[in-house]
Amino acid sequence: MTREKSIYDLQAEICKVLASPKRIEIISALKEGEKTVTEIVDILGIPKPNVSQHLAVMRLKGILKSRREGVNIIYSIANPKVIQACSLMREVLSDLLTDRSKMASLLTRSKSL
Amino acid sequence: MTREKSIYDLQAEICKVLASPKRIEIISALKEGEKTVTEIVDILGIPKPNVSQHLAVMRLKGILKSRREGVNIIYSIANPKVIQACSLMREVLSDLLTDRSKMASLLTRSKSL
DNA sequence: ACTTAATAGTTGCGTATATGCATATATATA
DNA sequence: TATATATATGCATATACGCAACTATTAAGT
Repeated sequence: MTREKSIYDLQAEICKVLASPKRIEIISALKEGEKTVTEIVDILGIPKPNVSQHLAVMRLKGILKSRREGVNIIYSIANPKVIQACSLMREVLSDLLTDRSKMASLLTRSKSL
Repeated sequence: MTREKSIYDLQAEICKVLASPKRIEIISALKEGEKTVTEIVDILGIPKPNVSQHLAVMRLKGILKSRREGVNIIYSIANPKVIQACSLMREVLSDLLTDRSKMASLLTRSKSL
């Protein structure tokens, strides 16, 4: 009775991983190159366990990979296409914001110079 | 006290819209061209209110747009970049699946022919 | 070599919040 | 009135977060 997962389900799971501000920020940080957990913690400025949880989610889904180096565990992006996907999302967002500000300026055009 | 939304928050909101199997299926259907709600209902095979809710979410976020034509309301994709983003996600997924099957065949290589 | 301590990271748990769906009801056009 | 679509409500599930406890690696002291 275990319902088989469709392509749509699987694709949604990937998207779900990227549907978190913190995780996007992590990916954005790792774009520059691999980093230790502590470095990521310092960048995000949130509690370590929270970062660790997000990293675990992304590692389990295959978005990130990790290796140990002495005391540290170093995370990096497993598949560069994820970065592309994120950039595209950002473009979509930026298009939306421009459209929205266009609309906003139509609605309040006197105020917005 | 209303916390200002960061770029990451906004981007996550876009991703969240795409983080649903049903919504991905809707986008996939609309890739071919605009469709009425009933047509989409027939394609997905789920209750009409459910479809309507998903459509509303995507319209409010600016992913879809709609217009009325007589009795029908016709939905279409507002920004083609969303389609690209979805394709990229699909590629990421397909890469993940290949890697995973590679790993799987290493682990169970005797059984898997 | 054995113990202790310190640092890095993970895991478990309780809770608050959000999301998806089903059912029922409402609105709009013809 | 009939058809197309939207909204409201309630519930079940999932998720993020904070906090506490745990594990693992390295270094220091004896």
